[in-house]
Amino acid sequence: MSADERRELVLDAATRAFARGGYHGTSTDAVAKEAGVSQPYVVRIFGTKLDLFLEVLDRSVGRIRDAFETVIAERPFDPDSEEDAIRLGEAYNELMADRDLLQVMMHGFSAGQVPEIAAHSRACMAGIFAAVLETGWPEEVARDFVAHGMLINVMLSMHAPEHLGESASLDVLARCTFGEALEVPAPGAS
Amino acid sequence: MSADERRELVLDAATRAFARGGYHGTSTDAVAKEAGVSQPYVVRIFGTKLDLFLEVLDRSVGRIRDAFETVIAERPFDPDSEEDAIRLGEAYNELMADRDLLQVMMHGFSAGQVPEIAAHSRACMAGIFAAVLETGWPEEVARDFVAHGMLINVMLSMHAPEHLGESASLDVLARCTFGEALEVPAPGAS
DNA sequence: ACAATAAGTAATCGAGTGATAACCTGTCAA
DNA sequence: TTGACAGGTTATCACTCGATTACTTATTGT
Repeated sequence: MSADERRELVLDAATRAFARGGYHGTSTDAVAKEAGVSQPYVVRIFGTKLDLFLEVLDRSVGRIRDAFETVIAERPFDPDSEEDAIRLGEAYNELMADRDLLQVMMHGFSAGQVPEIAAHSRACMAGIFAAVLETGWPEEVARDFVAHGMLINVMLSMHAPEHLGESASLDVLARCTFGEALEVPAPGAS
Repeated sequence: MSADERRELVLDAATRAFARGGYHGTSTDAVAKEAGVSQPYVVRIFGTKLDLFLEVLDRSVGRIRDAFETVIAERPFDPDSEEDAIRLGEAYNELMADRDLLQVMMHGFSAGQVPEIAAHSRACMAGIFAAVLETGWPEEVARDFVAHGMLINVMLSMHAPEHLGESASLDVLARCTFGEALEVPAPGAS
């Protein structure tokens, strides 16, 4: 297999691994096992674990932003159209199907202890917010959209959809966070 | 010093340490150094690192919830009153002054990989949302309040307030996330 | 005086971690 | 053939981590 192919394959595996454990909670060996290669090879491809994580983070957030930009650029986005707003929200729901992207983003955003991760996180957040502003929405509406995304991320991280029925108030929050998307909670994955 | 006093002292130190690094990114030795005691003593007080983290998490989220409940119970909360809404928002702003509580909460919410942390996180989130529902607000309004809190958490984690001026769109997001509280960004702490 | 108990530390262990070095193996050009 | 290079692996190192054990010190009841 060519080095570039293998590289992409390892990046996909690393995305899955980091989505589960975050930066500190995931070893390079875990990534290697997920990719089916040896641990030193992972390190040699990317230099350091930090470099690998940053690449996974940028790639994941890039895809999320692309999903938004695609929806917004598809046809003229009407900031007053309820229908267009729903379309953008559904873009996020589709990303939930591959929740790894969202979880990697969230783990990046919470690993601000590492200065370089914090810097990339700021750039990623700036990019996403800029994309959302392209809707023409007022700042406060765009902010609420992003905030809702953050809530979805933490609710996924704590596995709320898989634990419905254990707490009345959390059920209420889950239902009005995920809406109809809750009915198909993507049972697989961790 | 009595064991109970020392225990509280270590819990405070652990809150600061975990707020910086999260569960996986913080060693028991880092907690011990922060508290000025030996590492084995930290372990012996709490049994395991996980037990310590769960106690720190529960305590931190408990204090956040208490802050909300105090505001809500202070006087009859009018769900239609803009003024009362501002009072509750300011309760969150005051918590930001001791941002450790918020950061611990966030790290707990993102460490869903560890089943016990995920379970405590769900209980914590359920408790906070239940407290916010006591305002009498519609579910959607309460949800947006919590979502806004999650956005504040990630913006703090990525040190957005300390890096104003580096990205136009992030500046906009920071200003409309923190509002006037941004002027005094609590320059100390990590 | 003297056990007994509480509060803590020093020493250490075994497992896991990121990274390095050395080695192996197939393919292809000369 | 041979040699060079790309694509990997095995072995290993230095270090960190959470946890255990054994020791020390000081107070207190008798």
